[in-house]
Amino acid sequence: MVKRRVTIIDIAKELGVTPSTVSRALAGNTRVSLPTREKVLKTATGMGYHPNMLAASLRKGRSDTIGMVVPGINRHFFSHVISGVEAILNPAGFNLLISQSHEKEEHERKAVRSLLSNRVGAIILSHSVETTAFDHLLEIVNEGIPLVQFDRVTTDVPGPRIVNDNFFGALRSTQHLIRNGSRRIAHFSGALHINVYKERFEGYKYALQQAGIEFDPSLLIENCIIQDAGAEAVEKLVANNRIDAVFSSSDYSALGALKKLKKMNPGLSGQILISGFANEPFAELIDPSLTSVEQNAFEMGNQVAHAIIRSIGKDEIMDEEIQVPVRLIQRESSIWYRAISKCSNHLKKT
Amino acid sequence: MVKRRVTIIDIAKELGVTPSTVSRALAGNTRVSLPTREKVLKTATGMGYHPNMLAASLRKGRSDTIGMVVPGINRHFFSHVISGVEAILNPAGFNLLISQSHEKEEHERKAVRSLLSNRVGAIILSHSVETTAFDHLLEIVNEGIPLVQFDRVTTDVPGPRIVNDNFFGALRSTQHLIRNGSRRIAHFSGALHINVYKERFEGYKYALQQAGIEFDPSLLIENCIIQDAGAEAVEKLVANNRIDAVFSSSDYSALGALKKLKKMNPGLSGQILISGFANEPFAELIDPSLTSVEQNAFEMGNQVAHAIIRSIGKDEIMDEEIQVPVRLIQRESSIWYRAISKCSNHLKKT
DNA sequence: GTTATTCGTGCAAACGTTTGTATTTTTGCA
DNA sequence: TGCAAAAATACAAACGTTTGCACGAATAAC
Repeated sequence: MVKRRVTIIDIAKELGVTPSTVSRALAGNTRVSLPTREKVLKTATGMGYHPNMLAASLRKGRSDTIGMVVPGINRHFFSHVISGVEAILNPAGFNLLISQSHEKEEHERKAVRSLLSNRVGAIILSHSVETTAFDHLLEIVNEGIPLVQFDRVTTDVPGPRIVNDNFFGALRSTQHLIRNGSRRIAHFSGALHINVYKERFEGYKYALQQAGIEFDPSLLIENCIIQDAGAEAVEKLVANNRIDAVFSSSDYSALGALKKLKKMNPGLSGQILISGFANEPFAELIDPSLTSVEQNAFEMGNQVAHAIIRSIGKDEIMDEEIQVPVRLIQRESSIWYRAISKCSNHLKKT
Repeated sequence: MVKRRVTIIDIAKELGVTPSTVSRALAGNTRVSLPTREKVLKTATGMGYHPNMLAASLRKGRSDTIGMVVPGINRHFFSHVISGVEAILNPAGFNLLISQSHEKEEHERKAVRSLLSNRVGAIILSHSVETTAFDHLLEIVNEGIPLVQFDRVTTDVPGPRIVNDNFFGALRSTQHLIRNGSRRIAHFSGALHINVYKERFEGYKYALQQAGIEFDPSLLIENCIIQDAGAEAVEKLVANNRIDAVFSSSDYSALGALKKLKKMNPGLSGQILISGFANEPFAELIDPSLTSVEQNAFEMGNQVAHAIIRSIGKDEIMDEEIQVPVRLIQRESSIWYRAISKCSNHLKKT
């Protein structure tokens, strides 16, 4: 037996005033006198009143829930962006409605449709690797609701875009490898139609060019962002291309390469330098620890949230791109070391 | 300039029928003839109609969004439970509204209040470590909306509870350590008022008892589930208690212990066996790899979702507890090995 | 003391659906 | 052709708010 929930009308009856007064009182409107405001507030909590946001949003024509679509929340980067968004948006009175696209364009479209149906006040989105058409995003802006893109973004649809400084991260990372003596540096990339991987590739190429190293297309491995792909790629590259380093756009494929190298020839492993991207939690834990580019996911989330707040209620949409700085974290995988030196240390101590 | 969104009424006018007919047509109600149903559907998509779920939910008195409160989505376990829930609930036409408590009771309460205000159709919750009073959960069931608890649960409030078989996991893990020769096994636990840690502690004690080992209270370290706590604890234990193994309720404190041991005395490190709990992704990547108890988070999510579907629309609430099986994954950290043996291998190969 | 102004509250419509009931149209059958 | 039954659609109220406007009372200005 479901109990009828207490409404504004119940409170109004209880106090002998009208619903409108109660509504204004609860909203803190100064048009209703302080004494009645206090009375209303007291009886509201006393009766166990929970405002019905559905009704409020319907009436107001806008909702305080913000929709967010990400490829997957179980990724370190995305979950921290979400936390960063929440940290700003929750205190400001907004809720987050989170959907995952699981890297499928169809899921992404469904998620957007669902968010639109739920009349969210704005949408935050980082698109799936599959997504190449953006009509569903245009639909969002056409409906007049603010859209903020982050990380994986497209300039095909107007609005704020918050991105990492991928170019700079890749540049620094590659320069670091070069300084440590590498010349034949392979690059593991994602699909190059995605801005993120494109920009990292550009940074990589630029670093080579600056160092007077000619870019060798046979050292570019596309769609190499998961562990297995990295392992497979490094095996072939070592066999055929005499590489001495790998700059990967993904920590996962870097990890795969690292493990494969260790397995193939423990003695060799330290002589091929490796650096990844994203600074996943495991990067500092593995052996050797993985050099990577740290993205400030939480900060990015904050920026996204602020862009949302700026956009909401505004009529014109601002087509801006904000870059969040990244930082190279140097670890063992990119410094010239030999497994044997570690062992001799062990032997000395034991 | 915000465009007015197209409603059911617009479609009705366009076709010269009433809104009610359009509503029924869109719902696939057979009371409206097939020809009109098709016509409605076509013009609806043609006009770019998006149903207004707010209005629908308000009228129907129930909503198809399910609220979910978790301590943090950036934890492997929770993000995979979420995925498991989504995998069942999304195809069934539900959305997930996810909130994080960040392990704060106050956040948890706020989240629940917000979900109630948004008139979610049901609530899924795993409570924060801080939470010891459960009136906010009682409020949920008093409002007549289904509540499903998972992982960290309380029996103080009725309803389905989906939990891991913590007792069994702890039992197996401790038995494994004992079989490998350990007798003085420390236990890193969380706060024991939480069912999860309580049950694991019971499993640990039971394993000791079965093996005829007396439980030594000085080997129980409470509130030891983060990396630093594990490091600190193991240092003291090694100094004062002559332990030969650690069974930790958390992979993180196990990791801390492992790293500390390696640092303190590389030669010693292999002689103190360590096992963790949760099988975090890093467990298999670190050196030595970490023995742990794998929880089937995705499966748990599925169970949660099914419990939700069973509960929705039902009047009586079923006070059931479902246990999801766990599995011990044996890795290097719990087998007797010496760093030196690895080195000699290296030397042979290089 | 009259007229403006402010203040506090009430009235009623609106937001976009759903749904029980009433009404019209169609169909079947004698 | 007539009439009941069935089918298709229309009507209208309801969900719980918000908010522009109206209204009366109290206060201020002249």
